[in-house]
Amino acid sequence: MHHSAAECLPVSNHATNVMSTGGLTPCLYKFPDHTLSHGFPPLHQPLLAEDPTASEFKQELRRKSKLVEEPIDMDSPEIRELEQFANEFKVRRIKLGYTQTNVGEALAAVHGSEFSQTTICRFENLQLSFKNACKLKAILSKWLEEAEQVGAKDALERHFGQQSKPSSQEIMRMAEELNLEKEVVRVWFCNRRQREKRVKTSLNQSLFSISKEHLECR
DNA sequence: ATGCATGAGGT
DNA sequence: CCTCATGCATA
Repeated sequence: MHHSAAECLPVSNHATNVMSTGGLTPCLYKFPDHTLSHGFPPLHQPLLAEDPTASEFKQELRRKSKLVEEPIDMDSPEIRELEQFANEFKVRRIKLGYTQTNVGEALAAVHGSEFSQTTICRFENLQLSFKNACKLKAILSKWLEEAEQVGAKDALERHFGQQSKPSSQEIMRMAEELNLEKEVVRVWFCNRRQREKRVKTSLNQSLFSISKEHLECR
């Protein structure tokens, strides 16, 4: 007897009641509808005016949800973290210039297979089951990290083209924009300048051409 | 962004 | 038959 008979509701085959993801609910999480979510205390049905049967079973649910302790609560730290990640993810993705579709396709690189725009969208809007979202989160955070690093490298290279010796203010600005430590950016420029010097001043260049000659002349 | 469809698993 | 993850098509 691990679970009640709270599922399999005879009335209301439309899921219009629970949550229509319309945007009315600030921090809502999509449950698999039954088994997990019944009456949300701070939540009330947006639509659905009539139907006495419906309101009746809603009360039933409320009673039952008190008896059956739900495995997940809306305010659990896990959920909150997930919400936060989803939001962060979205803003960073946009900053990187990726559409949901782009991300889905790019995912093949860090993951094995791609995902559809639909799934990315649902993830960002927390319209997936908790379990599903956690799985996606792992994949997405990995991708995000990688994409940001690649993007950052590009951006730094571009900046370097214009200004090889940025002021600490400029460095700070870049660091912020690229979600990197200021120190990391500073050091990157140091190394980059050094590399630049190397290829110019070169000692290596001569060695390189010599070895090239060797290759050609033999 | 979302309704509907489908295949994979679970009982 | 049911749930779940996911995609397609379309608004």
